[in-house]
Amino acid sequence: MNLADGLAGRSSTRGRPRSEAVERSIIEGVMQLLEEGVPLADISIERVARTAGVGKATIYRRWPGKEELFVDVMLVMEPADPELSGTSMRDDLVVLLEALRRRGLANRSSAFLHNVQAQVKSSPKLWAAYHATVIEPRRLLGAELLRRGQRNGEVRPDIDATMLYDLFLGPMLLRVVLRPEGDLPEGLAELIVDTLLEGLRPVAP
Amino acid sequence: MNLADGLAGRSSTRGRPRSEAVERSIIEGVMQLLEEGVPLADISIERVARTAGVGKATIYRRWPGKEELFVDVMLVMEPADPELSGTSMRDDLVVLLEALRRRGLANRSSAFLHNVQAQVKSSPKLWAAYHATVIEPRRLLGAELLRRGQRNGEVRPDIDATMLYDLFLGPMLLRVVLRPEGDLPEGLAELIVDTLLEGLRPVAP
Amino acid sequence: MNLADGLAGRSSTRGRPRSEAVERSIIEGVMQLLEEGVPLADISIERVARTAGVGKATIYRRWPGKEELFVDVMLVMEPADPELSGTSMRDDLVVLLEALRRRGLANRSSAFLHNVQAQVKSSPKLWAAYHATVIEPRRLLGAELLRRGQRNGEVRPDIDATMLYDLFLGPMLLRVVLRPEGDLPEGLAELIVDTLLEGLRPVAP
Amino acid sequence: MNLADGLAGRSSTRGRPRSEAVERSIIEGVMQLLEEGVPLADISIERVARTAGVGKATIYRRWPGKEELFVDVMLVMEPADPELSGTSMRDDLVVLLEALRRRGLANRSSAFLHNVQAQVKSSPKLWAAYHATVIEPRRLLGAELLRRGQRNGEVRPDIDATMLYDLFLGPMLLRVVLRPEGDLPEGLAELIVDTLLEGLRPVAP
DNA sequence: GCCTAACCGAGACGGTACGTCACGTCTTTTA
DNA sequence: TAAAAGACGTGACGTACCGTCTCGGTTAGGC
Repeated sequence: MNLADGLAGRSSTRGRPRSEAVERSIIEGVMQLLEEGVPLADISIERVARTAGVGKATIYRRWPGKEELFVDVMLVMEPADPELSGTSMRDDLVVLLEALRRRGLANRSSAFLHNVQAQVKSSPKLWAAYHATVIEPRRLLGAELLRRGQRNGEVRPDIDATMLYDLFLGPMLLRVVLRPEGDLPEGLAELIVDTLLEGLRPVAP
Repeated sequence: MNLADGLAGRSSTRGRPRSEAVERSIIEGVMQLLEEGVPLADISIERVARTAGVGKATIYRRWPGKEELFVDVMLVMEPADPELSGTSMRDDLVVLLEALRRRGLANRSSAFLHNVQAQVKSSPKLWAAYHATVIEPRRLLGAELLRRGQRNGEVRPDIDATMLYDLFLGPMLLRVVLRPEGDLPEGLAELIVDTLLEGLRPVAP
Repeated sequence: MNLADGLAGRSSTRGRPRSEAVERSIIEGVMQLLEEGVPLADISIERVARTAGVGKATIYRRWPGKEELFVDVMLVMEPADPELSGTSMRDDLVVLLEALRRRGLANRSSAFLHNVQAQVKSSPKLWAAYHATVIEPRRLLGAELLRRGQRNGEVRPDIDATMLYDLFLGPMLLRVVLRPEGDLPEGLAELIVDTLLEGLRPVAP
Repeated sequence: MNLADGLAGRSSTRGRPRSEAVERSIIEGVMQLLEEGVPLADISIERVARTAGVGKATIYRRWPGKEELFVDVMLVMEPADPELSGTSMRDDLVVLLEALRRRGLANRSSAFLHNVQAQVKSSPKLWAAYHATVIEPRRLLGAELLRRGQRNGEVRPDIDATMLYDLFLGPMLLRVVLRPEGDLPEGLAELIVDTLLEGLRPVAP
């Protein structure tokens, strides 16, 4: 996943070029602090600069502020899309939803993603960016999956596919958000998918 | 709705008692600032004190920090539970979900609630408090509604009622969160309820 | 030595009379703090109240402020006038000056008096009070001693006796002030007195 | 007279150097407040910063606290050493002592010096600094003067010159301190010098 | 032997200043 | 020209006292 281009705003090609290594060490610095359990609110630009061994101006040259930097960090940390089999719609839906459950846990992100997302949502500008680059693509992925099911006659075709996917995504996300500690029951995704699929079968002619 | 008791921590009954009027004017001060469109992040304790005509220490005497104060403000602002008819389960479900849609708009809260909730969610302690006093009671309300429906034979009885309500609540909340500007289609709640109810009818024997 | 009457300002005789025990415990509280080595500047009214187990208002009822309280404390601590033999003017002068040297040391006052006096001098009002009640009486005592010497023909009579005493007091005080640690040579008073007396003998006719 | 070096503590030569202009404007700010008659105790770091148009941190970067800043201000205000003729020891002594009398009056310092000195004396650390840089040099100047007189046979040579000068300095300072309002008789210095010189003539062999 | 004014402790109250920290900008030297 | 270092004005942080003001609860006169 590409960065939202911290190098934006660079005009000419003259003079000493910006160091990509510096770029990386700044983002690594933020992630290191997060892994150390430092609360997001306690991570100041000043502290990032100290951690990364970098001047403050070097950070401001790349990002207009803390939030924009955090968005890039979040994009780097965002786990890859799950692999879909393409054979069973039901199984693919379960995989998609399970990916949400595992996200809060897994590698280094634990409480982090939850935290960053809270930050992001408090800034409309950033929320829009996050929505456009992270959320919406995945939502469309699920909608596409269901649209395929509608064509195959697996799901009733008289409801908008995006709305349909929201019926699956919503309850899953609700549980993820309500219980950020990660203690979600393992079979939850299957339960939701199976219950809804049963109710969404095409009406017999 | 009771406050999370800013007066907590007061030990004995000796000395001059804390003024309830001051209590109110502090919370009013925060709300006034929010109505003026001041971003939540720009509301400092210092500014609240100035706005409310109150000393900083008077605020710190009641709340350990900004977040805890905001939680109390949020509780005060939280709209009352909607009135349920008690006759039609389907209509009552629509009313419950509609209440979510209207919440982000309406009177003075516009971008506020969304904002405060983001703050709240970034602090596990506060999130727990908010969850316990605001979210969970309403979720149980909906679950109780569905349990009634299960007894009446309106909904299939083989699924946990809380899980069942999450199937309604989740998609609604998903839309509310994704589109905080409030431009939600009016019929959304009805669409969700009717679609799901159709799928959740008790299986014919 | 009487206090500067902390009870002043009391109008009527009705109601519960002020407790003298409280009076004492406040002053004792200040002295206790000073003996514990707390710097004068770190002694707040609030702290005195805590130490003495007394309400703040009880202190303000007696003294208008910190400085006035300190003056009374100083008056209580001020050592008694030294005993003069009355036989030898030279010996009495030595005793008077020696009293200055010992003042900074002795019992509990060590760095204290020096400290309080610095405070006192920064407030004209208090300085005047201290000057009138402590300094001037002793200066007059010395002047009287020398006037006796002038009558006896021990000192030249053509100089004002107060001026004359300042010639003795000045150098002694200078040393005391310059070296507040108390490491003054023991024979200093004698050296000053003898040297000056030799120069101040009446001119032979 | 050099400052006690507000720039101390600066380690390397890297980074933006501290501005000397800022240095000056801070000290000017303090002096301006003093000239406006603001009592020393009412001069807070915050107020100095406002007056000088400077951030608080900029002051704390240079001085650890209020007292240290005041010492530097005092050193800047301290009048230059008086010019000595070098011909008449008696006249030079008078000039030295007269300088003390004029100090409390004169230009802008009025009640100021007296005030600052009181502050200084309440802090052993600062008192030591003031003693070393201001008082002692002048005391040695007077002692040197008298040592010259001892070599010329103008003063008895059997007393330590510093002790000797204290006999002149002490009474003068005593009067200055006792009457800080500045209403000292004009001929005082001459009176002291002439009286003492008469008594300190070398003994005829 | 009550009555009641004044005292007493405790601590809330609106303020001001403290000393620290981070903000985002700027000015240096070094590369 | 970039980069690190760090100074700069600004302003919030949370704490401590200031001097005043309630509280509930004594504690002595004076009636």
